[in-house]
Amino acid sequence: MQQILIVEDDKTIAESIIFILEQDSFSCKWFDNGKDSIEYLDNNNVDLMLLDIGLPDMSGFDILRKVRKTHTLPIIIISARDDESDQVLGLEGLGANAYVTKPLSPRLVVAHVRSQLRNNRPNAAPGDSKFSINQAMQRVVFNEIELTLTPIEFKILSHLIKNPNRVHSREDLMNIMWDSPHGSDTKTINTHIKSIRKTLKKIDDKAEYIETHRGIGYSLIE
Amino acid sequence: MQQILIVEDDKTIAESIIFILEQDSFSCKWFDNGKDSIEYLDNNNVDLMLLDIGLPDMSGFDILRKVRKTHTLPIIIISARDDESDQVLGLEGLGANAYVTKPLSPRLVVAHVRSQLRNNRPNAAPGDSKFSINQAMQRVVFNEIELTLTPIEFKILSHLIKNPNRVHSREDLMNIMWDSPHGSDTKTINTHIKSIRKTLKKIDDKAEYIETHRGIGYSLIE
DNA sequence: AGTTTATGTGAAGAATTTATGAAGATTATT
DNA sequence: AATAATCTTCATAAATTCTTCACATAAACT
Repeated sequence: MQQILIVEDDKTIAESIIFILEQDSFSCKWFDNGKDSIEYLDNNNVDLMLLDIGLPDMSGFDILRKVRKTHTLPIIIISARDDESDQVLGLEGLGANAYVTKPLSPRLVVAHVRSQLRNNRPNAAPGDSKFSINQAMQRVVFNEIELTLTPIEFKILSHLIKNPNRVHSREDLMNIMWDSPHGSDTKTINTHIKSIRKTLKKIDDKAEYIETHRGIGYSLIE
Repeated sequence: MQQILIVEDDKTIAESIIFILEQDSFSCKWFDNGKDSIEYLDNNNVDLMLLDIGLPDMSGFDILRKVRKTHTLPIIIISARDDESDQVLGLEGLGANAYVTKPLSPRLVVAHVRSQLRNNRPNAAPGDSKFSINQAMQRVVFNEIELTLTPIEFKILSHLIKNPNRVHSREDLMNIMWDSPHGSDTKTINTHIKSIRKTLKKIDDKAEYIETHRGIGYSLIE
């Protein structure tokens, strides 16, 4: 699931954005100040940031500047002022990717989020990936060949395919495997990954698609 | 030079956009109808399209839909209607990357064009730093190259990148290495630093990025 | 210069994490 | 209920990573 970081001091606005985004099955994290936001960003996998430029402790532009030193994630500016110079400065000078102005239209926010997250994956064209997912049939197609996977293997692999080029912790993968909490060893993942690798290897012997990140988790490379 | 394709039936508007973009050293091509635009797009290298949705021969949305079948270039919608549903439909449903509404602000158009063309290169290091952190992959990017680091090396180097140009004592770095207290020699740091330096040297032989402060600790120079 | 102290360097082995194969437990199917 | 398929656990092997050590080198001090 993709994670959105929301930096907004107005609780009502934040909650309405979160409500909409979570309906759209994004996972949200909210902070009302810059300091905590940056700290969170530095230590977690965040896919996109929604940033209000009018915050109490730190100007949104300062946050933007600081974040852009070490992060490349898409940033959408939320601006109360309908002032063109702000928009231009934010977009052009500091590396914001889009902006929306208050009063916020929830649907528009979601549209921008989707748009940015799509842009961020150059593999938007469905043809160039070696993997595709037949959700209805619960099948993964790899190099034109339908894989025979167990239900859990399908859940893991399809999730990796939908979110390639990023590390998934064993905990995250466990949550995907089961709908309800299930207290079993995270080492179980290792066995499932091994089994998926074996299946892939039967079709493409040379390539390694699932990468191990020691101490962290696994990722699928496109 | 990057090529912008402008699809706009109002000659005055088109010319003003072209004037601004060419000042910004973009190369522009203008058509006032959908048919010619698509034909041009199919046979030339275009980096970005500015598309008016209110055209005489073909709805801008039809063009968008048609272009998206075979092209992945960024598309910015120009809309006269300040109608939210148009915006959402364009962005979300059909794969537009941004939109601007009339009356057009030339500077804003340029800002959007720049922003989109920058987004299209997701691996470019932000700002002027040679380092950036790919949080999603838990990797440090140095001069556009992803480094292969062990977990502890990643923790140390990313901390140095987030706090450059200042000395970090060995004690501080130790605390970053382990979550829980861990009683081992501070000299361990030396070995990790050496290993990080070796990795960096493989990519950039001449430069010394991590500086030793005798009796105090280490710092990363930007 | 010579001494002292801190850091660099390479290598060894200790510790940790993951891979692997198989057996046991669980769930679904016939 | 029996069978088959799937999931989890376990034991062990393999690989990687971390720490320590011994010695070389460099800096600071007298």
